[in-house]
Amino acid sequence: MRIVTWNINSIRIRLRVLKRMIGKLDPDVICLQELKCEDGVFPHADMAKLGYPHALVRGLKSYNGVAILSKKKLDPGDARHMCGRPDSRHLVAQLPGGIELHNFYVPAGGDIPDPFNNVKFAHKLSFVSEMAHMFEMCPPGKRILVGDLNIAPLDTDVWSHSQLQTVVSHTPIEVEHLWKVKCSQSWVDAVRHFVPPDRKLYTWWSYRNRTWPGEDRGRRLDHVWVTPPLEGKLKSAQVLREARGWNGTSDHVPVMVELAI
DNA sequence: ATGGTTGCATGGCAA
Repeated sequence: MRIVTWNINSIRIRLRVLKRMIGKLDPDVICLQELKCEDGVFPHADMAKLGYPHALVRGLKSYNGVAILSKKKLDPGDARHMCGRPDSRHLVAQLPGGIELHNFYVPAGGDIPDPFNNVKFAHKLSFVSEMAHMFEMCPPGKRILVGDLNIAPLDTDVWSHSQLQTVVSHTPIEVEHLWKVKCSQSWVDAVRHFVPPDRKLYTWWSYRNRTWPGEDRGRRLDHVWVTPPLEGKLKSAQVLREARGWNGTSDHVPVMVELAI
């Protein structure tokens, strides 16, 4: 089974690149973030035409929004309103074999990395704390966690560790919060399972600096984790870096993990 | 140097 996660930054204007990604990776399940559309206008017919007739969708007008698309039928799981907000940042699907798939869109957190002077940053830290608490409360099991976590935890997950220490997405407090989530179920980073941690790896390049691909000022914000019972099932991982160069694409690229399930 | 670009929705916000 191949699972892709992609912050698509509007579903309705990305149908062409979505099709192109499917042509490259042929995933069984696609987890999307930042749909930027209400459930009523989600393009179900287009998704079915692309080979994904089964969709769980949690949308919102203009902002956020998550979806899980599948070739085969999916059962919905227990999605949360994180931080008590119905803001469409979490979705759960039950996969065959008793596997629970979580799709998250963690708040970006604004520009100032100070929870006392920036409510968006406070919300981000609370959100990540709630993820940790939620998984601490669950018994161990077969789980997959994907999404735009908006945090680049390793030094090699950013183009300059020293310059990004004070930039939201790579600050020590965010990384510390994310490690608590990682410990909550002894999660395994499925992409770093295949790409050594001393090698630079990014999934996002800002629209604002037009340095792509020359200066390569990226960050690894998009992740796929699995719980220990699934570690032995990991077959491969791929960051579809070339997608950042496609016309009319997202500022994030798709991340794919293949499991023997 | 404190910019830069994009999407949604149509002014300004969020990323």
